[in-house]
Amino acid sequence: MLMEEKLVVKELEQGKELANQLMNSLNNPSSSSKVSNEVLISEILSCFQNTIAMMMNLDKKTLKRSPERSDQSNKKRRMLEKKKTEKVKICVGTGQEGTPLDDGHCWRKYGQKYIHGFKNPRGYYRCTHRFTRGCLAVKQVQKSDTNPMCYEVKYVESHTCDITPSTTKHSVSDAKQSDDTIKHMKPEELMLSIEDLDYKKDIFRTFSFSNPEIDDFLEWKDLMETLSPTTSESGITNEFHVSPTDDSCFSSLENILGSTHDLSWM
DNA sequence: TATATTTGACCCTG
DNA sequence: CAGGGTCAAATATA
Repeated sequence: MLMEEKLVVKELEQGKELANQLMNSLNNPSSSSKVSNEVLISEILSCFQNTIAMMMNLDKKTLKRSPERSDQSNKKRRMLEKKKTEKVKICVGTGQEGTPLDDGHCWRKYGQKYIHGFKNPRGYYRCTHRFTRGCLAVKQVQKSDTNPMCYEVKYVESHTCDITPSTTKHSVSDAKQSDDTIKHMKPEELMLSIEDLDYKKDIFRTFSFSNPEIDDFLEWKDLMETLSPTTSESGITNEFHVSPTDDSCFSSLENILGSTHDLSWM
């Protein structure tokens, strides 16, 4: 079993445990549970999202590593996969070396290469949460040849790792979060924000299922709407309202829990 | 000891 | 075949 597969199982088991906690809490409303039902639901959803992201990542990895990867079908598939990229030019006022491109995300360097025609090497970074949350965000950073204060940054794919229990707990508008983030930013980070406003709109989305590669999105959405009758029509939101009187949603939950007794088959 | 970075090798695409 | 992108072992660092 691959490392990532173990993580998927672990995540699912955690989700199952949380769901059981929720079930107990719902069956005994009088018991003074430490964690509120809303928090439990948020954490369960977070588990699902993480699992999906990990599975998507795993699928890609398996395809890439399989001996049939040179097949025409795979070639065609790759041709069709157009990566979402965004180019940004960033000037660092302080001119200091190190990591002037802190954009609020955790990046891990995985490569560096001298590119033909450029004096400075290009650094390759991917999201720290690539394997834990399946975030596919990648960026390339290259110091400008003409102006050493400037960096050319190319973002490939947006972050899908912005989900944390604290962010899923409450519904936070994109604008508000951007505002809060900017307040804590250093001046050079603000430059990035201003120049890269469009991209920021994307990466500050805290809880999104916009990944077009998730083919089963509609099924997932249906399930979520069954669980949460107040979820908006336009898409899944962070906001979940659970009415203690709504038995239908509890029975759905019971059905789901009942059908996933054991994960050991994996 | 866990996590991050470096860097040469390898793979894919044009 | 050249060039760009990624992998993964070795190494560094906290």
